[in-house]
Amino acid sequence: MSPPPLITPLIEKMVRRDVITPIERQALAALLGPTRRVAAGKALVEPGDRPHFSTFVVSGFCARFTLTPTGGRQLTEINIAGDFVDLHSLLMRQMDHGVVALADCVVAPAAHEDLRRLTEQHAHLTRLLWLETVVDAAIHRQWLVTLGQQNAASRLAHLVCELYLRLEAAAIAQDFKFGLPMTQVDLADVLGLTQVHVNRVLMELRRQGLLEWKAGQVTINDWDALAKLGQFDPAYLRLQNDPV
Amino acid sequence: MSPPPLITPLIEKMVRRDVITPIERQALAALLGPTRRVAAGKALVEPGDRPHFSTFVVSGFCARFTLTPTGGRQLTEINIAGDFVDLHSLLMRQMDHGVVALADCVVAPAAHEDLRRLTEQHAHLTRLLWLETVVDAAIHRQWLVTLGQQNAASRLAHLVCELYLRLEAAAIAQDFKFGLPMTQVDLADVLGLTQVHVNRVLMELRRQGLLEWKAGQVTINDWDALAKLGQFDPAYLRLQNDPV
DNA sequence: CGACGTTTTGAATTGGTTCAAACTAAGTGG
DNA sequence: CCACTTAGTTTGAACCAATTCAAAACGTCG
Repeated sequence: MSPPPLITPLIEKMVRRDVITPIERQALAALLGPTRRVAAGKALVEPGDRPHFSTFVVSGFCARFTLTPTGGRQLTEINIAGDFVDLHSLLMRQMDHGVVALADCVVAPAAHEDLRRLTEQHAHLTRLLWLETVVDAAIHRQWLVTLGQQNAASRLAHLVCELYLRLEAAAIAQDFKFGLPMTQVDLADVLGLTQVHVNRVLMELRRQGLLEWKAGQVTINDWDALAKLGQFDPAYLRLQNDPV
Repeated sequence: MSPPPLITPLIEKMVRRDVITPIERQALAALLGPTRRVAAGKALVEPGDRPHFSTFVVSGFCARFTLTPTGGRQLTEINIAGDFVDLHSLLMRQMDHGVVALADCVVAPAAHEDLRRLTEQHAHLTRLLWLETVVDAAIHRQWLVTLGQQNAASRLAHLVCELYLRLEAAAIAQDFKFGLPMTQVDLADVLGLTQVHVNRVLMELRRQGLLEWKAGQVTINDWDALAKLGQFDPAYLRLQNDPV
């Protein structure tokens, strides 16, 4: 028996949405090149790069980031195992953002040449890959809503709910517990807040018994209350079956 | 001579990025069904809808919106002539947001059935349509940066710069002037601010001589200063030629 | 002219920032 | 195995950008 291919977490995600044929599985598995380790804090992709491959996350946590001229940093999406962090670079050659490893990661490249050939030969698979980038956009829109309309506690609650559901869908989390290797500074850069304020809000959520968060381990103690506080509705994650 | 097809503004945009063959032009033009007028303030698409077609903007202004349980409204993208407002609904069937006409619009449907057939027969055109949704995501990311990292004046300046460049690319604006039929309430819902504060910031930009804005007509008096204030870098709009 | 949508102004309030420092945990090397 | 370093978290107090609520002014259209 050979070990499961590295692409497995992506196939798991796709299978929730549609039927994938053995030929399609094979075509996906054939995309990935040799894996590479990236240490926590290192950038996988720099803003402005013109990669000739897209990077797939085999394990670990990373985040898309944009640096501002004034020294700020905004994280625009958290990516986990099974995600492509820059699939869009197949079409938008120059990276409009960078990607940083939040924890040690294992990643694998998918050459644009091979991806382009896949779009010529596998229309259904192409639509499923397109869907991956469409879900990225839906996540961005949802974050816009939280940044534009919700206060600090609500934003933090929303983020925790999103991460849990995505990790659960990838079979990385269950029972309302998950490892989340992010510092409060990272969190602040996601939520558009200062690190100090993130700390205060996090303590308040702990005090209210909604969640625990220590040593990189999160436990959600009251999902309903957290989802309500965060005004969380998972529809945008598109985790239901609905063939494309 | 027949009049130019309704799809023309989209082709104009695509031609800036890549070569489009006559056959491809024909395939795109064949997508659009009969036009429909939508009055300012009316929704083209409601959140939660499961449309069997994607809506193309022939003329006018519209915006994607999300309503929050607390009565808030966040606009997540402004769409202009040549944009699909919900191309992603081909793949993510249930709308995660609504679309409202900011001014009177003319729109046309592209049946999902026809779009899906196009993905089976025209791989290159499929990549160009995919790119449209990828640019939407890039716009969302950029807005996340402005909401998360920039103050009110900077956000407003950024928005004006983005709209001008997109309108100019669509040949709807030139000479740093354009019609923008948005109220200060709409603006507040884009920028994640209150209407009152938008008013104060707008007056301050006027006072500084950066722009004029009256009766729905915007004139940018000092592009460089506005772009600097808004930390505006147009790379994310992907307006350069770069074949896919 | 009257009405309604929109913009403008004022004054009090607040959620989040800023800056500075103390505290805790986890290495690392002597 | 303990001193030292470094990264991350927690606390305090002053401050400020943006909100809130209320009302007045403007514009335009029937």
